[in-house]
Amino acid sequence: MGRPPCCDKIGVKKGPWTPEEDIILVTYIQEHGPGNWRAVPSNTGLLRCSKSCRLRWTNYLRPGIKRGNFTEHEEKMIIHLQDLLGNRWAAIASYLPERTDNDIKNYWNTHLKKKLKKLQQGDDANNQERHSVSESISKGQWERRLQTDIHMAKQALCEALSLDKSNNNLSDSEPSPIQTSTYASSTENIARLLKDWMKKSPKSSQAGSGSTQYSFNNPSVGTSSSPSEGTLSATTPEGFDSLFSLNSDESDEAAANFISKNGVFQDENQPNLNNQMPLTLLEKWLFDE
DNA sequence: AAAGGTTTCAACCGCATACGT
DNA sequence: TACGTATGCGGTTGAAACCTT
Repeated sequence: MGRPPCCDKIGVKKGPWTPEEDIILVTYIQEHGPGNWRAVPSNTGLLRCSKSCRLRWTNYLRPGIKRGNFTEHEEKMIIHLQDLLGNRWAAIASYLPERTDNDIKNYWNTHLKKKLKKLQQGDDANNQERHSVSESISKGQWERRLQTDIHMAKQALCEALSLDKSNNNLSDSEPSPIQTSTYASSTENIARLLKDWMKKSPKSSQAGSGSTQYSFNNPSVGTSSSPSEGTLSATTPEGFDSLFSLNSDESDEAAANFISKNGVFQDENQPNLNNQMPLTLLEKWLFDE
């Protein structure tokens, strides 16, 4: 028996979300919290399927999301993590709590891919090396994936173990990603959202000027799908961080070296098996914490 | 100014996995 | 354990924005 569709195809609206729909969704989630997406369309009257609601929330409406203008640091992290994890965008996004997996995926496909390809073209001398790397990738794809999963399990363990510690440090002045990725910044987010709506759709701008007030400061209502969100400290290990702390002049060259060394474009879907060092650094980073 | 080409990114689709009964 | 359903994930699409000629 085939799996039924997540929603009735008939009567379900598709395409871009309107400001009114966004308001309805945000208001509903404010009251009920994210989750139970199946119930969202029926409870809100939105003519959208549950998937669409979840996606709209996680990729656009969720507070704590930073949009556009990837920093150099973020860019390097994505390049590095993509090499390490392959196209596991959700896993990569867990290291960048302010970014969504969709955003990272898009940025990779539209910007970084091209950028790295360009850099790689000037480095044909390492073709032979890349070929051998590629071979070992295909051979050990599942081993690498397993290794990644073990790493993520460790991360979850760290999270569990550091729960008490982090609770005790809640009043610390140093901000942690979990604080920025939960509802703390939502007022800002919604304001920005409404501002965008005013700009884009003057006709419907009155929708954003209603009496609804958003207050997503309840930290108990989390939406993160990532297992590690909130566990990463603002501090990075020296080795890992140093890769991302180059100035713009150095970065391209460093990236080119990185690519030629690791064969980023040989098979982008496969993580680099030979690249053991960065994984160790990540692990060190986590356990040092 | 207009046409055509290119780029960007929000949203969709289908599969995989988790979860509840 | 098996089955049905909900949710998560990655690949892909297509409309709008932007650029070039």
